[in-house]
Amino acid sequence: MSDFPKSYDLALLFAALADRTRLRLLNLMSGKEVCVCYFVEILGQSQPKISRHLAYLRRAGVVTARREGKWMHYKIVAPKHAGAARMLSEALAVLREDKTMKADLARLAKVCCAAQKLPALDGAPLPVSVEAVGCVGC
Amino acid sequence: MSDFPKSYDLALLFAALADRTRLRLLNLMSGKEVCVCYFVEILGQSQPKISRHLAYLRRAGVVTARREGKWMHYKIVAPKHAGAARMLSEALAVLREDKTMKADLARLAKVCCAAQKLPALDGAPLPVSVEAVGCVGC
DNA sequence: AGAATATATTCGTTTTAGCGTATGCGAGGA
DNA sequence: TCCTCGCATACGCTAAAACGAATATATTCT
Repeated sequence: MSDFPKSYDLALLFAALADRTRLRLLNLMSGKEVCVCYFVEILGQSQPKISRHLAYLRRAGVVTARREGKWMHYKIVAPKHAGAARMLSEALAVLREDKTMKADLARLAKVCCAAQKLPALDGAPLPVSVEAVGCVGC
Repeated sequence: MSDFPKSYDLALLFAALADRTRLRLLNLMSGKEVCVCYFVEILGQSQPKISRHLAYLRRAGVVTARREGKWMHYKIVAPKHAGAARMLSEALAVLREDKTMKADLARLAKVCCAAQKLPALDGAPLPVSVEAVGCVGC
């Protein structure tokens, strides 16, 4: 009856998580749906690079994308496999202890308050909170 | 005071887990200290391949090795970083749902009862239970 | 329609991972 | 001491990942 494979390949999920840039992206998305331009701004890396990593996460079934005009919003989606979902939210919880990850989130918060000030973000839609799929303690 | 880095690179742990062979090895080790020859026998893969993957896990700080005469025993070790340790035991719990992993464990149990029958295992030390470092529900 | 913007994809290259084969090394046994 | 056994490592190769640069696509604005 269930529409997910009974044998989920956990290694695929881990491969998606085995990259620092992708972890930073996921961390920025934890609890929020975020526009691509914020990722580029905050991680300070090239747009194609960010886009490729987002595509990787999308193919791994860890995030989904939604278009809104010119902008693309990404958010975390709970994997259908319950175990994988637990792994993911556990990973997000662990990430929050990391120094860089904290700084990224702080920077996101800051940038959101002054989005109009940054040329790259002027007019861009603000991140919006979502039902915290990857949030353990909140 | 603590001897572990305050900023643990979670991506490294995930990289260690992002390989099916390594996951099978870890699964076989969950709750037991196992001799290399069993890994080779049960996974049916070349000894150098097994050995390389074990070395990878060792370098990632996920397992430790102990020599006993000619034989090497491997067991899972809880990473010093608490978050990483949680991730690992969660992963092991998820693995246990997997079909191949169950079959591997069944095969290990079977082989242990008839170790003398297999030329490759004759005389090899049996796996021994350890304080289940990666065991969540037991 | 044409320009501008946000993002995705392709291309070519460099780096890295995994594998089979061959070899090295430590520990016992003859 | 030499041989064998269990395991680890080095080597050469292939395949996959990651990246920068360039280009394509979708949408909006004029």
